[in-house]
Amino acid sequence: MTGVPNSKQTAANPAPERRRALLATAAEVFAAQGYDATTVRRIADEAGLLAGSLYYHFDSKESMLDEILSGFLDELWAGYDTVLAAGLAPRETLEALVTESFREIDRHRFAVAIYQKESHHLADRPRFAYLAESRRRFERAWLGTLERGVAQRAFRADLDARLTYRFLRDTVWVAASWYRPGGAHAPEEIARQYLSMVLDGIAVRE
Amino acid sequence: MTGVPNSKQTAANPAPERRRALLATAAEVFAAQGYDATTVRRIADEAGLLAGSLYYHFDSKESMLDEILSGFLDELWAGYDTVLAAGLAPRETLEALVTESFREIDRHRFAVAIYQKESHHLADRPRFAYLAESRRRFERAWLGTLERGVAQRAFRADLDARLTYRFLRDTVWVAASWYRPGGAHAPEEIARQYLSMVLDGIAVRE
Amino acid sequence: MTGVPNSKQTAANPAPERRRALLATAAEVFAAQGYDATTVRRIADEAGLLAGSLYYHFDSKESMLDEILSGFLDELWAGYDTVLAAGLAPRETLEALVTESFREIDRHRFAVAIYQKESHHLADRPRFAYLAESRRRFERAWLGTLERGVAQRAFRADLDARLTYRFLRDTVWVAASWYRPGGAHAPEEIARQYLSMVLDGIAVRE
Amino acid sequence: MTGVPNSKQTAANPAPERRRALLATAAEVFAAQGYDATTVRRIADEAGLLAGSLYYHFDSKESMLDEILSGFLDELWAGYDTVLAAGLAPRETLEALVTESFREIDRHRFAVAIYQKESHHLADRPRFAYLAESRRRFERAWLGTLERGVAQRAFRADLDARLTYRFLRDTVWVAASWYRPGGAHAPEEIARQYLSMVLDGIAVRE
DNA sequence: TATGAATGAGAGTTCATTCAT
DNA sequence: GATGAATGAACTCTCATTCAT
Repeated sequence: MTGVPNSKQTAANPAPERRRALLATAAEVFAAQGYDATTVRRIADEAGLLAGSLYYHFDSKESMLDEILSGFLDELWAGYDTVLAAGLAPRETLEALVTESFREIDRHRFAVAIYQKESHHLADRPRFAYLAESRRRFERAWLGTLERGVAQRAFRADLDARLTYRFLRDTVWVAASWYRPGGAHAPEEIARQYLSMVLDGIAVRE
Repeated sequence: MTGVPNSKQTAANPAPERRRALLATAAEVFAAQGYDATTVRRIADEAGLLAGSLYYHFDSKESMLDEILSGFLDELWAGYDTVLAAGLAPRETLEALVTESFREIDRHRFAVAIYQKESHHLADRPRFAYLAESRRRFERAWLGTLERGVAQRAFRADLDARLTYRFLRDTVWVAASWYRPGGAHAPEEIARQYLSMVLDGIAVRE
Repeated sequence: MTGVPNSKQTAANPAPERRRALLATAAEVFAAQGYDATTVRRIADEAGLLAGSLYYHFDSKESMLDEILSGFLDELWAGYDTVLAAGLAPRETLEALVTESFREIDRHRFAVAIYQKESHHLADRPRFAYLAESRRRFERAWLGTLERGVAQRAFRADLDARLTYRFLRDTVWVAASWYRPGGAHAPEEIARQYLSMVLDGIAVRE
Repeated sequence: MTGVPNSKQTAANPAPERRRALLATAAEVFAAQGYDATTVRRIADEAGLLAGSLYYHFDSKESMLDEILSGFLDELWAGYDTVLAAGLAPRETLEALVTESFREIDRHRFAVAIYQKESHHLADRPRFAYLAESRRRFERAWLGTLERGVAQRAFRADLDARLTYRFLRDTVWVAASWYRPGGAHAPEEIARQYLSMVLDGIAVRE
């Protein structure tokens, strides 16, 4: 897990449904306009209450962001950890990670979009230190898999591993910016096509 | 009187040096913190003058952003148009577009990063309508090349063309977020590796 | 529970009291210092809150001005229209218009003073187009009355009608700059003396 | 000394023509937009130089205003003093003051308009104390003339003298807001009609 | 739980003014 | 005499946040 002590509820949990709905609204607006450009009033409007009333549910605008991002990362790592613990071969591990990633994009589309845009400049702040930690774990998992694959002659050895890693990472996650759930392609189908392209290339083999 | 031309500045124009330097500073800060999260005072600090003084050179914070983005796109399209006018085969066109793209990333690293983060929600505003227009031209150029390639059996026919387009587009441009000029790889080398991966895949051929 | 109606406020509406009080304060300061020379902080100080808090009640400084001026003109025209619809003879119409005018000055002293000082250069802006329109209706009403009076031999024919109109108009309204409500003269008394002077002249008749 | 006329007086008057022209420009803009709403840049634009360059000619924006107003008042009082020293009867004095006033409006149209709009709130500042002093002298001259006229049975005794004074004063000076030099009426003609109206009334005598 | 009204810090921007060239 | 660039104070306005009701 991310190691984040996300015990936000000072008391019990007043009304988890409402919280979740409000967070979903906030995430959508954050994703569409950017965190800084989003006003708390805008979120409240969208949710049908007044700006001040949000503070009954959340400590601050930042804590909403925090909850959105850490909630997403917690689920992501639950999925990844299962994959990584399965002891698959490199190519199968990669396939499983990619598929799992597209599933997370399907379920946390807005959180992923926010993560893409904001995580870089948030990582400095102590509160969001877990973003940097997550990024490191992420790199270890993917880059490690790639390197094992090269060693086992599953992946090409003539490519710079870090470059490859970045290309993989970015293409997968950037998909959140255009992915529409319920659209033409299910996440598993997108994963399949993506893997086919990435593993075998788009050129016709001679 | 000697024949020396009366050059107040070293260059011809009044003083575009300063403008350019200020825009470069602004672009760097915008890229690092996001446009909305960047204060005009921060830019001024970084540039070594007072916030108000920026307004001697620029109409507004937004006009700085505008100039950064449109300057980048102008150069980008100059490069692209040359490529597209050359009448190359699909695969060569794709290679040239990719190489040109990495060259632009090399020269307009911050502008590209800003474009990635902000263009989506800026495109609504009339002032930035050219972003949407550019995006359409971009899609026509890349997607068209891909489709021609499929027709001429240079590219695989079993992949969804739009999906492929998005993967290509995003991987190329996201590189701006980690690219460091003067680093280990020159833009042409990155382009070469990228093309090798994308065209032939990362898996070892059996 | 008794049958007492649930009146949160003494009045019916949510709280237009505050708005009205704030506008009255703003009008007084605008009248004393001029619109441009008045800072929003000054108004807030005078009203006993912070500058930013005014924006909970009003969109902008300009919208306060707008509301002050249009509120005044609405009432003015309600009064004028009643007079004009009464079908009086020219002299009686003139007397009624003058009396009504001094009554409006009595009730909207600051708004009138602002109107005098600012309307001329405001009329250009689209938002204040109604000022120019009001000025035209005003001229039609007064000048028309004068001309009817000349035709019916109630008013002298040897005076330039437009010149006379301007003198009448200006003297009446400039009164707002020195008028103090609750002073020595009630509006009707001022109107009476004014009419006596304007109709019969200040010279002793031989 | 030689007869060379244009010695560069650093201390004395550097170039009185330019000063006068710049002041005329400033006065026109002040009159049109109001003193506070007028930027120094706007004046400079209108005069064809840069804002900073005005400070070679004038100490400050305020000193331009000062010079405009005091220049006007100096000439006004030169005229008034001549009239008052002539020892005319009350009615003739009033006629001469009115005629002189319209002449000043003809020559100092913009200064008069500025005076009308700004003198009230300027009078507080020490630098503009002469405005209040001028206002007092003005009242003494006009009100005194009226009172002498009442005593000598030239003017009606049944009118409140202060009220009459205010009406006279305001109508005369407000004319500056619509007066256009070179228009249909010369200042003397306006004065004649104004006096006819004010002395004999606009009603037809029975 | 939610509202209405306010706070207070800080944002982008304007502008009179200065001064080396 | 004029310019170009900068200053610094002040301005209008925004917004996250608070709190009595």
